[in-house]
Amino acid sequence: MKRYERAFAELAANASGAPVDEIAALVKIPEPDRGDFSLPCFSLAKRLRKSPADVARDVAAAAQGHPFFASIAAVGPYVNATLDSARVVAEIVPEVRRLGDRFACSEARRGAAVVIDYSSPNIAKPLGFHHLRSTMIGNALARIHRALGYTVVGVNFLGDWGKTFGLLAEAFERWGDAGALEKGGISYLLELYVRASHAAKDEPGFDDAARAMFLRQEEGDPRAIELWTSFREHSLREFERIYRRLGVSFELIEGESTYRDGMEAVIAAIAQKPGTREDQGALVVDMPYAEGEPPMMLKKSDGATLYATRDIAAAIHRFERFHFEKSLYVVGVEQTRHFDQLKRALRAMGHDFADRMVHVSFGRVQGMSTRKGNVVFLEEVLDEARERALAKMREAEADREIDPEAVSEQVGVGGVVFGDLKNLRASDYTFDWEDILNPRGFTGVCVQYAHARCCSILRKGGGAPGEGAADLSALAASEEIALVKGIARIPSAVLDAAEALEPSRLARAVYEAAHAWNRYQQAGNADRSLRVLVDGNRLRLARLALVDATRIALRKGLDLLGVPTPEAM
RNA sequence: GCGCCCAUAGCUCAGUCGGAUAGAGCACCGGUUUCCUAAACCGGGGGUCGCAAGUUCGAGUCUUGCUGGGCGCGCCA
Repeated sequence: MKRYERAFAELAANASGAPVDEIAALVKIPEPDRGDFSLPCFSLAKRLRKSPADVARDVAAAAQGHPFFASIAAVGPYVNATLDSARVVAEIVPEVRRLGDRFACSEARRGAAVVIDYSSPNIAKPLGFHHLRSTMIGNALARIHRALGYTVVGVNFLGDWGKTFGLLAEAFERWGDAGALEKGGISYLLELYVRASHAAKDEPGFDDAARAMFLRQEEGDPRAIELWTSFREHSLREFERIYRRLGVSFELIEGESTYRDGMEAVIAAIAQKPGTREDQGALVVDMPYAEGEPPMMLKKSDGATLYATRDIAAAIHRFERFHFEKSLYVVGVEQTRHFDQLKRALRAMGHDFADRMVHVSFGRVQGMSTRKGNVVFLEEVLDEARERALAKMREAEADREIDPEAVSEQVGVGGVVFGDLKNLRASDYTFDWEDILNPRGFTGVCVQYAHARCCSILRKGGGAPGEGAADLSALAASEEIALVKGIARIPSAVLDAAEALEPSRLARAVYEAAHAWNRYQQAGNADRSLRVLVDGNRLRLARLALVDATRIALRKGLDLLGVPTPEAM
C-alpha cells in the first residue's frame, strides 16, 4: 500500500510543482467512500496564492491517466484518489503468497543494531501481571524490528542486585531452610522477603544487618554470593517457564549484578565531571537543568551503589558491544525521570550515544489489583485466561478435530497479549475479561478465529492453488477488494509501529484485515455465490488464492505481535 | 507544594503534521445462518470532544487559565 501512496504523492507533486516529500507528508487516508488517498490542498493554496478548490482542481486535472488509479478527482479543496482495484488485487495477492513468511518483512535496516531492554523483572519474586506490558511490548518491538532487518539484541536486564537481596540473604541466614527453598522455589522467597521487609521496619538492627549483607555481596564474600546465586537460579527457572508460554525470548539475559565490578570505574569517571559532589556522605550528581530537581545518586553514604550507577555502566557497555542505532528501554512511565537523568548524566560524561536511547514508557493496567493491593501473578492470569477460553469452547458444539487443551492455551494467552498490545502503550488501560476474550470485538480471539477459518477453508478446498494457477481477475466483489486492501495495509502498519515504537498500530491494522475477512466470509452465508468453495474452477481457484494470502497476512501480523496462531479453533 | 502525563458516546478506547459529516469495540434495540466452524455479519439509537478564553481561513488536535484524575519528587528498583 505504501508504494501506491508514494505513487499518488509523486503524481500530485508533479502536478503541483511542490516537493514530493512535502506532498507525501500531507497525504491522508480518508473515509473509505471517498477513496484510498486524499490530499488536502490548503497549504499548497497558500504557497500558490490560489484558492484551495482551484489548486485541487488543477492538481486533479494534471494527475490523470496513471495506471494505478481508477479515478483522481477534486472534491472541494481535496484531491481524492481511488485505486484501480483489479490492479491492486492482481498485484497484492500473488505478492503476499510469494513472500509467505517474509510478508511485511524487508532488508531495509540490515546491519543496524537495536538493543531492546524489556521484561527485566526483579529476581526472588514471581512475575506479576504488571510485568506483562514490558514483556509483551518489548517482545513485539523486537519481532517488528527483526522483520525490518535490524539486528535485535533483546536484553532481559534482571533486577538482581541491590539492598533487596541483602535483605533476603539476611532473612535466609536467620530463618531460611534450604529444603523449603528447593521445594517452594520463588514463592518461598517471596514469603521470606515479606517477613524480611517487616523485620526491616520493626526489628532493631535487622535493616543494618541487611545493608551489611549487601555490602558483603558487593565485596564478593563467598557465603553472601552463594546465597544470592541460589536465589537467582531459582528465579530464572520459573521465569523461563512463563516466557515459554508467552513465546518470549531474549538474546541476552544479564542483570545489574553484571556491573557490580565495574562500578568504581564508572564512579571515578563521573566523579571528575562538574556537578558531582559528596552530600551527607553519599555521592550525587547535581541535575542543574531543572528547577528543584533532586540530584541523581551514584553511591549511598555506606558506599553501596544504586540502580542509577549500574544503569550508567550498563548503557556504556551496551554501546561498546553493539554500537546500537537505537537503544530502547521498555519500562513503565513512573521511571520517566530516572531515564531522563540517566541520559543527561551520560551526555555530561561525553557519551553522545545517550541521544539514541529511548525510554519506551507505558501506562498502568487498572482493574487487576484484587485482594487488597496484593500483586496478581502473571501465571494466574494466564491460567484463568486458558480456563475461560476452554469454557467458551465447550459451550459451542465441538465436533471439530482439535485439542481443546492446546487451543485454549493459545486463545487464552493470545487474548491477554492482544488485549494489552491493542492499547496505546502510553495510556493506562482497564483490564476486563469481557474485552479480552470476546470473540466479536477488537480482540485477539477474533483475529485468531479469522486465521483459523482461512486455514479451514484451505483444508476443505484441497489446499492453496499453485502459483499462476489462479486467474485473479475473477475477484471483483466489493468484499474481496476490501479484504485485499486490508491485507495490503499491514506492511505499512509494521513500518509505522517500528517508527512510533507503538505495536498498537499493527494490532489495529491486523484487526481491520480480520474484520474485512469476516465480512467477506459472512457474505457467503447470505449469498452462496460469494462462497470460496463454489463450483467452477476459475472463481474457486482465485478465491482460494485470496484466502491463502489472507491466511499468510493474518499469521504474520499476529506473529509479529507475539500472538499464537492456531490453525483450527 | 513543585514537576510530568491524562480528560472524546452509558462503559473501554482510537482519532499520527491543525483539514471533509468526530470513529471502533462492548452494552442496548432490531435483523441475518437448512452455515466453506455463528467464537460471525448487517442495521439503529447514543457526543456541547472536562470548563473558559485565545491563535487560525479552519481546533478533539496548538497556547493560557481553571476543575477533576494518575504518576514522580536522595541513600528502593
